[in-house]
Amino acid sequence: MDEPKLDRRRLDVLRAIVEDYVATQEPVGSRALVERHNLGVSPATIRNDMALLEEEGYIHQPHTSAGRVPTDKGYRLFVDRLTNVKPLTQAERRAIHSFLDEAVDLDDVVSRTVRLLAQLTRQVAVVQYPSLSRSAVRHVELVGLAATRIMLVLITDTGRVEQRLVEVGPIEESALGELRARLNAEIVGRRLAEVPALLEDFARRSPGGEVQAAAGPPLSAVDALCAVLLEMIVEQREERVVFGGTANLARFGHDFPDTIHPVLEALEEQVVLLKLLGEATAPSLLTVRIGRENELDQLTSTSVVTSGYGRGEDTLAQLGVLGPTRMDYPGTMGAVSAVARYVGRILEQA
Amino acid sequence: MDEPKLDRRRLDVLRAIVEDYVATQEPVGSRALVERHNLGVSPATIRNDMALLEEEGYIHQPHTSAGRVPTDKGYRLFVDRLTNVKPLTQAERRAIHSFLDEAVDLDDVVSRTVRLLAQLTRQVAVVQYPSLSRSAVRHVELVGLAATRIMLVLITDTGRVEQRLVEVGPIEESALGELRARLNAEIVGRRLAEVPALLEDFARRSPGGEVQAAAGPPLSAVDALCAVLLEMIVEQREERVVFGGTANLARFGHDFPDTIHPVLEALEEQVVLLKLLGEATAPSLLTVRIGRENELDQLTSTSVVTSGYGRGEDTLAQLGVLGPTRMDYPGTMGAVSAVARYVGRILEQA
DNA sequence: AGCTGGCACTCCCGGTGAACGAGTGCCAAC
DNA sequence: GTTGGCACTCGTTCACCGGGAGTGCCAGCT
Repeated sequence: MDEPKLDRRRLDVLRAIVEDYVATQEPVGSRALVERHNLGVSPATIRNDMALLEEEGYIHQPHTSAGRVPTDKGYRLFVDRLTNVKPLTQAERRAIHSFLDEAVDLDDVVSRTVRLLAQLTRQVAVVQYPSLSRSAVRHVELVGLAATRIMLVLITDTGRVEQRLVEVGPIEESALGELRARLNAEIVGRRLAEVPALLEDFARRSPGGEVQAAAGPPLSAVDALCAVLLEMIVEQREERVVFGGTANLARFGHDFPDTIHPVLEALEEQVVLLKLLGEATAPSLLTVRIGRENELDQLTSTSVVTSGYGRGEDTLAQLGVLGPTRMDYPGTMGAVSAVARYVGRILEQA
Repeated sequence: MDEPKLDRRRLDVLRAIVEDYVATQEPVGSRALVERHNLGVSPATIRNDMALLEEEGYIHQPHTSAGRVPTDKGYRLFVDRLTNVKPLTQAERRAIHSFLDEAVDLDDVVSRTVRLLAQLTRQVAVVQYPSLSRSAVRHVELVGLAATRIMLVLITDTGRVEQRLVEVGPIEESALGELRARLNAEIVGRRLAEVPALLEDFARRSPGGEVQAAAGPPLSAVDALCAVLLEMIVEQREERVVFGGTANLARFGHDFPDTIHPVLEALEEQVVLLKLLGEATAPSLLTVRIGRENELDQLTSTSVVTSGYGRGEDTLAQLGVLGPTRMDYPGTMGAVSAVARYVGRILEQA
């Protein structure tokens, strides 16, 4: 597995190349390398090492008389073995806390997180709403708006609130109250994923058995409400993802082969965003996908750093950032990780 | 007011220049003009007209031996007097209906509208949420989540739902019910703007006068709830705006002087977006702001087409699109106007 | 008075070629 | 294994130049 040909110094050279290239955005040559890092050897020696690194596919020469640029494989090795997550500065840490502490509801937490990540990493931020199906029911509310019109509100313990209008036959206020109580007794505290099973034959299990109680709501209404409730849960399983900080893509247009157009296009597709964030991982477990490791053609010149976030061991969703492959990996990873952790903590309090 | 120097033909020339320039994105010369439009005169004649139009500031020559390009003032005249809103095709009309009819709640309406506008106009779409302060209270719900924890949910007749957690002293379920009923009796159906006045001394007007009724909620709790309710209304007055379709900005990067960076940056500022949409105008009254007519420096090479939308005569908010000044004004105006009208109709049903 | 063809002029654009310089690979020597 | 030297490659920059598009102006025509 290990490349025995890559001894200590060659790895140092690779690291130096990545660092310099990320900093300057220009192919780095042997002379510049020995000047900026004290490698203790001459440029000629470095050239030999470079030739080897190129042979192994870690770096690449845009044209004959140019310096070297890391390949995706080179970045991969750098991320895996040559660097560590960079801890945030005290100031950054404070910024995260003060910025997120002001959030008033879930929408606000998410939108603040997007802005925060974008600003911290100077890249495009992507944040997924806490998964509905993995959270639990905190309360269901039935509000009679008109004689035949009910608003059904579902509140989860992650602070998410979903509502739908339901048209039913005429229903008494008292019957509505009873139904509300019964419904809540049944499903409050349960995972959303469990709810469909619990409501299986909820309507027929109405109190009073076979005989419809006088004050009870009509069966048809109960059925209609349950149906809509289930629909909300199922439909919302298609997770919502928001992004921001696209201006950062345009800062240096030359980071991208032709234009940023395909990248922007990709970002505007919910499906793509979801794929981008990937499978849920344990909270604060960082995932890095570099260049062609991303499946989408439009994103082969970008890298994505993501992390799960959640309460304790529970992963509720993913968040992360997207940028050019030549990104500051240690710094980005530090920021993503710190933000993910803090968002998780915020959700615990809610 | 009228420019007497601009006779019929000169206006035709200006219109032709705008149309050709928008279509080709290249300065248009006198020869090309007579070829593509049957103006019935020779290029030399057109050149004289062009010289005059330039003198009056409607067109401009990038350099000595180039064709002409419309100025902001030229576009302005074009929009005001030389063209009409282009009606949509049957297919586009159908697309609007089928796309928006599927929306399940307000969030969905807004996000679908953004995508729809972006796709229809091939530009950046900007949509403001229906203004809270201009809508009316449909219902206020108090949900006891724990002994001392209440969720306050505000539902407006535009379908907007806002919620907040409130910590209060211990409170009986029955007291909560009574308070809920009293609160709703007081403010349901009223404009949000009126609510602060109505709640002025709501707590002290508790039933039973001076003497606190046994079952009534503690004064402190009522006060706390009212305070949060007011806060929601005030805070939410800062309207929410969402945008999409930024990929359209990058389609032809050359539409913008340097890069699209400043434009993207501007779009990510809520404050800027709000300014962009401008003051509320009557529903389906189109506003066009061209180039430097926009106050922001970053947006001087863009144009914005907006329209109010709402129920009947009531304007609830604004929506519109942003693109390069060289945009297809008639088509864009048609699309914005049609979408605004249909979104208004959807909200009426909700 | 307005329109037209002709013509000289301006200036962008694309291609060519030379000088330059950064960076390399290789080799002989240490 | 490392080093200095050296020839070589190739992209970049700049000056130069011809072609061409488009103009402004003018004299003549209707």
